This record gives sequence, C-alpha cells and structure tokens, in this order.
Amino acid sequence: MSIKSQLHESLHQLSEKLFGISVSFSVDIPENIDHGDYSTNIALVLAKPVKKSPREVAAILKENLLLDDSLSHIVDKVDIAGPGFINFFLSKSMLINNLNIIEEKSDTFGTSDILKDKKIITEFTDPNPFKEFHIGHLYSNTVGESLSRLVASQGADVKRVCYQGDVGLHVAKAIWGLQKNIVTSATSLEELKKKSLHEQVHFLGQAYATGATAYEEDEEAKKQIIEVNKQIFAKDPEIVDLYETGKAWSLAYFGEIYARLGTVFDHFFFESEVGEDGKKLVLGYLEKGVFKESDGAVIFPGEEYGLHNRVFINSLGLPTYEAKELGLAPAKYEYFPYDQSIVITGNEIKEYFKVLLKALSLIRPELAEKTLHIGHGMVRLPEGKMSSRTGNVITGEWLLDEAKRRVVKIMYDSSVDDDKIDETAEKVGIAAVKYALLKSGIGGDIAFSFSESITFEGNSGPYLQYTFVRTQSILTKAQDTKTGRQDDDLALEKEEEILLRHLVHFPEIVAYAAQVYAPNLVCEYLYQLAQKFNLFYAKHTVIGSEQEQFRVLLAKSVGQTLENGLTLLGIPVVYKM
RNA sequence: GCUCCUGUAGUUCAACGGAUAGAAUGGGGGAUUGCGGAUCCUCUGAUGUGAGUUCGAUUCUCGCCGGGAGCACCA
Repeated sequence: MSIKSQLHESLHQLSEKLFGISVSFSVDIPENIDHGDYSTNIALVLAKPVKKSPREVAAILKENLLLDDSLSHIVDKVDIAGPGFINFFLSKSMLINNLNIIEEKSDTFGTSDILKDKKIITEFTDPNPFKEFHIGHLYSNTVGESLSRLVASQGADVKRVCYQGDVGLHVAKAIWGLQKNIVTSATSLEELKKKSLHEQVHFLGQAYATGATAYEEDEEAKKQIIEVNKQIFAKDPEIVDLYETGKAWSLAYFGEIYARLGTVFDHFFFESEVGEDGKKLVLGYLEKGVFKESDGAVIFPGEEYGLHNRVFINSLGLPTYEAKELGLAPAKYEYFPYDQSIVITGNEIKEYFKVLLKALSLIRPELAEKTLHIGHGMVRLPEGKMSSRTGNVITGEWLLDEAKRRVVKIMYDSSVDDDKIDETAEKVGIAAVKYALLKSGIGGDIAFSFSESITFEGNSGPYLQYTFVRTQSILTKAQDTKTGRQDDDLALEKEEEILLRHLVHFPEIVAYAAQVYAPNLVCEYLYQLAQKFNLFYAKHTVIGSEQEQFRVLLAKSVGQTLENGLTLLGIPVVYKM
C-alpha cells in the first residue's frame, strides 16, 4: 500500500472514531514543498458537519494522529496551515531508505499490481493501407504505446492491436489512381515491383492523390471509382494483383515505422476481415428494429437516443466504416477476451463513436460496457493544414528523419559518418518528437512547430536524456564506490532533500497517470526530477566528496527513475550523446 | 441550425473544487578553471466577459463574446 493510501486510511478511521462521520476528502501531493510531502483537506470538509472551525478540527486530528504508531514511523512532522490543511512531512530515514528500495527494485520501481489479472486490449495508430502515414498516425501511435505501457506497469495483461482499413472508397481511389498513373508514366506494375520500397510508397501516395482529386472533380472518374470499389469487395481478378501488391507495400512501410517507434503489435485487424461480420450483424438486427432502412441504405437511428443518425450499410449494399467497426468489437473479444478495450483515435470521430457504442450496446451490451474511447487532439501545423488529397502531407517518416537530421547538425560535425552517431541521433530525435507530443494533455490539439517541438533545451525529451547521461557518467566514474545501505543520520543538503522528497512520489504518479490515462503527468514528473537533479549537480560535487557513497546512490536512483519513466513514455535512453 | 470540444504570460503548455496560478520559450541580467555549459541562478509577464453555487472557483452551472471539430450513404 502506498504512503498516500496509508494516510488516507488512517485519517478516514480517525474521522469515524472522533466525530462519528465519514466524509469524502483527499490526500494530495502539494505543489509547494513547504506544504509537506502530503497534505489533506479533511479538516475543511469536516468543519461544517462537526460545527467547528477547520483549524480546530485540524488540531484535534493532529493530536490523535501523533498517537498512531504506524504513522509515527513514516511521518516526522505534522503541520496545520492556511485555512486548515494538514501537512505531513516524511521522516528522513524513510526518504533515505527509499534509495535502497529503488536500487533493489531497479527497473520495476514504479510498477504496481493495481491492475493485476486485468486483460486490456489497446487499439491505436490505425493507418490505412494505400494512404500516407501522417503526423496524426505518429501521434496516435505515441499516445497508444505510452498508455499501453502505463497500464502494463500496473500489472495488466496488455495486447496491442492495430486496425487497418484495407477496403473502402479510399482504397478504390488509390487503385484507380494507380491504374491511371501507371499508364501516364509509361511504366508497369512489374516494373514498379522491382523498385525500392520508398519509391513504391511514393508512387502509391501520388496514386491516391490522383484518385481523390479525380473523384471530386470528374464525374466520369467518380463513377469508375465506385465501380472499382465494388471490384475490391468482390475480389475481381482484374484488380487483385494491383490491390495485393499495393497493400503489401503499405504494410511493409508501416512495419518499418513501427520498428523505429518501438511498437510491437500483437495483432493486426483488417476491415476486409470484419466487414462481412459487421454487415451480418446489422442485417440481423435490422429485423429486430435496432437498425432501419432509409433511402435504400441501412441506418442506425441515433436521433432516437439524442445522437445523430448514421449509415451502416450504403445503398449499394456495402458496409460502411460503422458496420465494419461493429464487426471489429466481437472479433477483438474472440482474439483476446478482454476486461477492457481501449480505442485511441482522433477527436474528430468522438461523436461518431458515441453512436457506434450506442448501437453496440443494443447488440453486445457487455462489450460496449468494456469499451473506452480516448480521443486525442489534432496536430496543427502553423504552416497551414495538411491534406492527403493534394498529396501535401507531412508524413510521420519525414518528421522523424527531420528530427534526426537536426540532432546530427546540433550535436556533431555533420560530416561524420559513424554508425554509433547515427543510432544515437535516431534515439534523440525520437525522444524530441515523442516527448513534444506527450508533454501536453492528450485531449487538446497540438500546435506543432518544428523550431519549438524539435528542441533540445528546456522541457524536452533530449533534456531528460541528457540528464540521464549525466547520472550514468557519474556511475561510470564511480564504479568502485559502494552504494550499499545508507545511514539515517546523514546531514542532508537542501538540494539533496528536495530530490529525495521528489523521488518518493514516482510510483504514485505512475499509478495515477495509468488510472486517468495521462502520460503528460509522467512527463511533468520527470521534467521536475531532471531539473532538481541538475540543480543539485550544479551546486554539489559527487565524486571525491565526503558523502560520495550517498551521492552516487542518489545519482543512481535518479538515473533509474528517469529511465523507468522514459520507458513508460516509449522513449529510449542513451548512455552517451 | 443542432451536438461536442476549447478560451490562462508575447508564444506553447500545466494546475483531483484548495494554500502565493506552475513551467518552457522569448526578452533583460548573471554563475561554476571541478563529475558533460544540450547545465544552473535571477528579473519580466497571464485566468475572454457577466452572473450564480461554495468556507474557498482557472476548475462546477447559466448568459454573452471568440476559436475548432462533427452532423446520411468517406474513413
């Protein structure tokens, strides 16, 4: 049990014992370190029912708290402050002993078993074959990977899956565009098959742009594309080679990006696999009145539930995204009988997802109940909107390459050609991009500016990596220093005490971040940790000082915590940069 | 028109209904012949607006003003 919940429990019991009431109150980690390591508002909440002033209530609680043996071990001092907050200060021995705990727990420091035996399936990234992997996908992947790691750190059994739209109008546009562009550029599918993956994917991207533009501007082309769409569903031999080849290119390309980002999916779902099941479900429940026919299409009457109507099967008899998604939920459950299914997508389909969940709740209520949709914001570019229709997109790959290029430029003489440097630059670049995406809350939009997001100063991924490198540098130089158990009666410098008091909170922050699905809380914590360490580092010498043993252990603990935290964010560490 | 999201320093972001609204960046001024200066310190500067609920509101409710997304055969 964490210190926080111990305090909560003790206060709860005390309130019942002294006043005979149980109220809802909180135990917080104060922002201001002068307000203690933990604080509670219980006295403010109790004041009214007890008919005493908050400070009086606090005083009564304080007196009795000190009698509690289990608390006197942990807590050194209890203060009453402000309007009636009770502040707790942890004992020094507790703080120092935490370093020993970190050393023992090593890479499991920060984990817990709150979600033990829970099966959680996470779905994220979801790029569509035949289309670009753009920054939005990069963002979804970064968020999804971090959330997956967070819930896994709390003991959950996690499976990552990716759902890809390999059938539908967008594919028809790309296929049509491929046919067209192969002719206009006087090449052939056989010729293209010999080219590099890069060139193939580029050709695909252009084909999609060609098809998408024609669909909007050319009536004849539009009709043809709709025909192609039917051919795709029918697996028409005329297009099957083109289709399979293009899809394979896309998937190979996505695979390269996942490898760079450190995501390993346990399973890939395709619309082509779940579409039929979804359609059958819809038709089955059409008879039962869940769905309705309207203008030749089958719709779900969301308006009857305060939402909006959506088409599930279009008038051509083809399942739309909605019906396919309806088929996906049971398929996921069959693959992995989950306790919770987390779907991470952009905010723009939030309303749509509500409709979908409503429909699912009438068909498979137990699955709908277990499904959680988390919407993330858009990545806005100051330079203007990107559009895959015009082929004017910033791709995820381009962004990663650009970040890496800038790292090399800043860190090294760019002429150097060295595998080690290349590997480090890649990791630092990934850190810059991922951290920029994760440091703010996932609900809001992200204003992505290269100058500010690919930065190596201030609140950035590379800053954290740099701080980690410093800790490791100390450890290398102090190899012979023993870091065994530390005495309690050490005289602490102010900067040391601040660090120790911050380190205690890591497991609580991680647990909370996992609970509320907020990787940005981990970012915030790590950034503060790095700042506090750098301040300590600037003011005190580690190696050669009288407290070398203690300080080396402190550096080691900070390094371990930084590494564990960065790992939860899906960000790699480096040992030299 | 309807639904949802959103409005905090010049800019980009924080703050379970709590204490003096916290950072980064920008701008001004400084620091360590020391373990990596991609560091550290310091100054500067903000809750769109009007009510309400509360011991206490950036946070909750309502109005107004501004920004964004979605709303039938795309995904």
